[in-house]
Amino acid sequence: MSTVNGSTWKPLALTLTPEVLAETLDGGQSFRWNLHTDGEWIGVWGECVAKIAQADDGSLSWSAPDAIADHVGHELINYLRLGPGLAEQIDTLPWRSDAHLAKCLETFPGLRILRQPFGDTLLCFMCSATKQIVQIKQMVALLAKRHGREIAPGFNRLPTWAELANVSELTLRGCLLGFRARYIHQTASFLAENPGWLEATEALPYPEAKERLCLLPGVGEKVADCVLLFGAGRLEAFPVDVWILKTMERRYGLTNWKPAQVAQFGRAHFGTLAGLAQQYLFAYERRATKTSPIQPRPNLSDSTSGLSSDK
DNA sequence: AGGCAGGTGGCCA
DNA sequence: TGGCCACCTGCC
Repeated sequence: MSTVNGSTWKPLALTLTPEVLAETLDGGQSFRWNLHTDGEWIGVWGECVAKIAQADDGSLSWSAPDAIADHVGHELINYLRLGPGLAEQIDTLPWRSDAHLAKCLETFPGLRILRQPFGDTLLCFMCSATKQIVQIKQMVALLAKRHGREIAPGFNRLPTWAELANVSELTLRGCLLGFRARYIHQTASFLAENPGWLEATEALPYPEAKERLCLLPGVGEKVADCVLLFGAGRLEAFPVDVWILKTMERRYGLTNWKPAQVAQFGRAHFGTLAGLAQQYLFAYERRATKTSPIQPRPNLSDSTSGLSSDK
């Protein structure tokens, strides 16, 4: 179930605050990591399952089922982008002339863009339309459980697009997908009829790749940008969702700007790593909302003294 | 108890 | 191009 019996713990060349770790694994980039009561994260991506534990000093270590531990250890480097270069990339962002960006960068030190499998990322973000993270996680958990292959005892990968092509729309609806089921079914059919299409798309330069992704039913600019940013390492992709719309209005004065205009502003202002900047802005805005809600939820039960008088 | 949620596609001026 | 609306349904 929720345990990974496996290899010994090995160190990761990464130290983060618990909050940044949570924001990285479970902040809306990926939907298959869960924090367990013992404080360990367990996650699945591609054919990998891993546990990540954090020491009091913030340093991280990982473990995986013995049978796939070597593979996981290799993939983890890529998935978490543990190679050098992040600090240099951050430094090229326009934080020197953008005080709000500077604030976001210092609030989430070490926050990074994951490098997830392309097809999996497409599936997850096709599920994401008008859903919150909790619900997206439920959908993909069910998709994996019911239609994905088992990769370790108790853990399934997400179904591949080839596998999804054999699942009816009605069956997909059983995974809480709602109207997204039709899009996913149609996309699976299209991809089954066009072998290599997805792989070719992943290899294309950003503008062409985005244009092609938008041809898929259920994929618009926002989803395409998320897939390219989180599933293909295209750091110039700048997804504009309701959160970014809100933060660009609040922090940059872009009142009543439309998504396409905000996207253009983002690319112009933040440059070729706009997507990286976007992730910091996104994290900051989510935290600001959690800390001091713009619209505090009224506690209706306080309006009576505990005795409810009906009628 | 209902409204709302990290969009997209289609239809109308 | 721009604005509106239907599309599913489980959470808060």
